[in-house]
Amino acid sequence: MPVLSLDQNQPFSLDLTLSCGQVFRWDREPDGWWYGVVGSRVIKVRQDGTSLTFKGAPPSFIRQYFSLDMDLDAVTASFDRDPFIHDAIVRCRGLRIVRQPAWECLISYICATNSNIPMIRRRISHIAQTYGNPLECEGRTYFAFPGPASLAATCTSALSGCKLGYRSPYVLKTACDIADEEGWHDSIASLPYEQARSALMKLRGVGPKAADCILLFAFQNYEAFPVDVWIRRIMGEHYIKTLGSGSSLTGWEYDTIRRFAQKHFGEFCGYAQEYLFASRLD
DNA sequence: ATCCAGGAAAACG
DNA sequence: CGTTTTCATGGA
Repeated sequence: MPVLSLDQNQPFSLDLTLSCGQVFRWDREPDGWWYGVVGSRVIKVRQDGTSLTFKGAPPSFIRQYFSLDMDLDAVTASFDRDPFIHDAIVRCRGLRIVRQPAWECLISYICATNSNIPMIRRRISHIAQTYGNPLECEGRTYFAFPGPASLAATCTSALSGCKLGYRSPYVLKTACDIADEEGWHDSIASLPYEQARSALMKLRGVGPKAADCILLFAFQNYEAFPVDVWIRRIMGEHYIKTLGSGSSLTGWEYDTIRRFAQKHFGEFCGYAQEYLFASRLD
């Protein structure tokens, strides 16, 4: 099996990267191997120190997907501006934001609203099993995430088996809109952050939070700073104490938090957000 | 039973 | 216009 040697001074933690909640289609076996579906590939990978053993994709794909080409120390140094984020950087060393397929990322975060990570994983898995092409790997069957046209061709009653709840019509409407417009990905990618954000929010089921997640995880827009209940709590406790610690999140609060973060953490504030989110349970 | 979870649409005033 | 209510689902 191919092995990729990691640069000693380029930190990478496969476990942190895949378990921090940014992706929903990876599973870790007790023996340390991770299995995941990315596009039409089943990828198997494990890390032993500075070596990454993998199969299912060429090395260039692995490097690209895990953002191994990025100078992570330079990135974290750029937002290492206070003791609290410093602690998160130290404890989550090696955490990288992966480059997700945009369409799947879009649907994933439409399915994420008012929910939790295990539920999101279940929903995405249901959609793939119902509509996606089967993929074989080591005697087990995985499923690719279906394209926009596949979902657009269904109806809400068929989607109901995927347990999306009130999100079913959102997924369906967005699938139809995207299926009609082939250049969707490139048009979003060509826009600056604020305009791309506005464009994404025109889609059904995509609000400020989902738009920021999609821009951060699928479009490498690192100035996006998604604010969920966890991030709101952390920011209220450690950065903007006037927020208090209520649980609701108004539009004004969302913008206040992300503006603060953009100013305080700088151009890679989205990366800072992921470090804060990854250390939310402590 | 009640509350909560990587929120957003619809209804309301 | 900004603010509140509702939404489906499962786990704690």
